[in-house]
Amino acid sequence: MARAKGSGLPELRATGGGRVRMEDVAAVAGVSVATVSRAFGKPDSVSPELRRRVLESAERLGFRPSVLAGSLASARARIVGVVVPSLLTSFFGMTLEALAGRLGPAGYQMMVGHHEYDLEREEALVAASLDWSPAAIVVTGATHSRATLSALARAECPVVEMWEISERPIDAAVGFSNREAGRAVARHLIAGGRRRLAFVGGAMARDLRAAARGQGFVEAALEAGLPEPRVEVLEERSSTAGGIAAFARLMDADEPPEAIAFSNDFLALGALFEAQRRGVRIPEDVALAGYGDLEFAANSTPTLTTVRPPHRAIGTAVADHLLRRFEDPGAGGEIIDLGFELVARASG
Amino acid sequence: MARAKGSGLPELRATGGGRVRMEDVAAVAGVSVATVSRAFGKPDSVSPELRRRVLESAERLGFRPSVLAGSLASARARIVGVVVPSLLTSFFGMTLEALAGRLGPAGYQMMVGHHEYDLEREEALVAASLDWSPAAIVVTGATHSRATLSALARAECPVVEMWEISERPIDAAVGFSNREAGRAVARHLIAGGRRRLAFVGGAMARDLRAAARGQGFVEAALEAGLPEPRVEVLEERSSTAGGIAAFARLMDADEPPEAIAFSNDFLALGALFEAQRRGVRIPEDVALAGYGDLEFAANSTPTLTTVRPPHRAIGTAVADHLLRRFEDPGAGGEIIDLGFELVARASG
DNA sequence: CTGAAAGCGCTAACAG
DNA sequence: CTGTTAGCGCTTTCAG
Repeated sequence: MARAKGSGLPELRATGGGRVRMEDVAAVAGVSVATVSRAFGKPDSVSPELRRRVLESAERLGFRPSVLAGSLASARARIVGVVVPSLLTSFFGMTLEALAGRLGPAGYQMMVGHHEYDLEREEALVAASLDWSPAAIVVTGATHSRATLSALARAECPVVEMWEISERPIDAAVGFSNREAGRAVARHLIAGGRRRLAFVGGAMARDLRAAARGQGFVEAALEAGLPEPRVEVLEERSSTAGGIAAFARLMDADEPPEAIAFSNDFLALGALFEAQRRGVRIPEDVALAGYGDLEFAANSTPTLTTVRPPHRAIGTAVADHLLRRFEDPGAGGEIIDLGFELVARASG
Repeated sequence: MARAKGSGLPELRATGGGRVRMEDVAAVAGVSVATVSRAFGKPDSVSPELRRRVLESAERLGFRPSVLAGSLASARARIVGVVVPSLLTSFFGMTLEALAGRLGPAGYQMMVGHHEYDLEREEALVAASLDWSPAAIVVTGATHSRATLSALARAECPVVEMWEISERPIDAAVGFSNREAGRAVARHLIAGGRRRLAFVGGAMARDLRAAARGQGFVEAALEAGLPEPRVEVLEERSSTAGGIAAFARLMDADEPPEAIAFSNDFLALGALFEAQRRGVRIPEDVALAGYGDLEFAANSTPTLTTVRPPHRAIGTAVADHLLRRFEDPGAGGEIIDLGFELVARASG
């Protein structure tokens, strides 16, 4: 039987030596490597006494399990691949923080990639993630390239699509309906008595969720019997500069709109800046609504009406869903609609 | 010698089967696994003919090397651990995007962690990163806990500290002097004729770089023979709400300042909002300066004087530095001061 | 330039 | 509950 050799005192590995392996811990604790492995992996399957000895020896030796070796042997890494469109947008930042906040303590690391709304880049990121045999993979949105779709379908791990809910997700989906969010904004503006509406969308050709909000907005206006809203599409996704330009174009038209909805709070902020410069009164002359409920929306002059997406909730829900499935591999995907909130403030 | 068995046509692995391994590729290409490994790892060490055959066979079989196995065998994973204070701040978002933009194409994945300016959490994140035998590790700032420091010092990979340059970095440092940035803002305001200065710092107890800017600001004022600037410390790091509160406190004092510098553009934006509500004229009544040069700073009413840190440049410089060291393991750390830029605009 | 063989450090049956 | 024994899929000497 394996045991510490030599004197009664199991020797401490010289600090200068190579890495401390399970074998070393096993020797010091007087058990087999299998027991050490179990003591770390499934503590309940080891007697309290041995567990104590193992943990103590490990501590003494400063043992850190090699996650690489463990992952290879078990064919599963404690990594969650997360693919988002951007790392600049605080929306995804919130989601990532919430995700990491739950995944980290559970021993999972995030491997993050961003693709700037480019489906080909998403494809490459998904492939790169999959190469690590991740415990799960999380992607943003419900629209993907064929190759991404098939890679994801073949993946031997949970796959969750977030920030949008589709009727038939690849596996699981956590988000809300962007289309409904667009409709809600239109209805709110209409309820405020506005009839000539406009929608300013940032990069809607690539940001399909922004496009869905725009679509919902227009739909709701038409259903209410209003003239079709003018839609301004910008190159940038979210910038005050874009908001300024769009606002200027809209207000300089023959028939300026009575209300403008933006696909992002920063766009709306730009409009606020420009309105101030032009002496256009908000909301008297024109109502403004944003999207995101970024922190400044509650404090701007005037305060900004907007839609609050469940950014953090998405992260925690995704994490909880995954953690549940890691526990119970039998569990399958689900669709979790977290909804959104229309926050009515002074601007409209 | 290993060769495809059976008919002349090397068989294609059934799509339903298990994962395609190097062994399979080797068999189809009629070479040894060592050759396949080399064909992927160091193409130049394999004859063009064999390389072609290997790559073709790999392609045919849809072979994707197991990064887990490769990492274990070579004791180095193509992962770069990146530890930032926050994923919400667009500063670090820019840096991360720039980093990933160069590291990704080179085959390295980012393992990201955030600690909210908590040194203990940073410690845990660094340890977790190190467990993966990363190719490099990147941390934010120059101040770390003792344990973090020793773990980093022991790490068998390049370590770079970013966003601040210290005289004696652990290994390499890429950033700029936050203290100098603070001094530059003070000098600018003083040059504009302001004498009663104030500094509003967000969470300076934790955000040591913001604290360094505040320190530089006060120093420069004193050196110029001005009265010591009042320093307002906020709980939050960056929020318009915090800016509003601080601005209100400062302006309601017996002797309101003639110029206020904020440790963040959002703080300054809040002040802008509040000034508008109060009818305080910027910069006539009081000059305002921010930090960050966020997109809105160039478009606000009035436009915002601020400091532009080299956010993207930090990411690309870190990536380039690392890539160089991966190529040449002999290369050592260096200190790269990217500087910053004072952007003078209408607010001050 | 290429092949054979020995691991990397751990997990997972399988016995006992 | 614990130990033995095979690998996980690749990289890397070491020969040739």
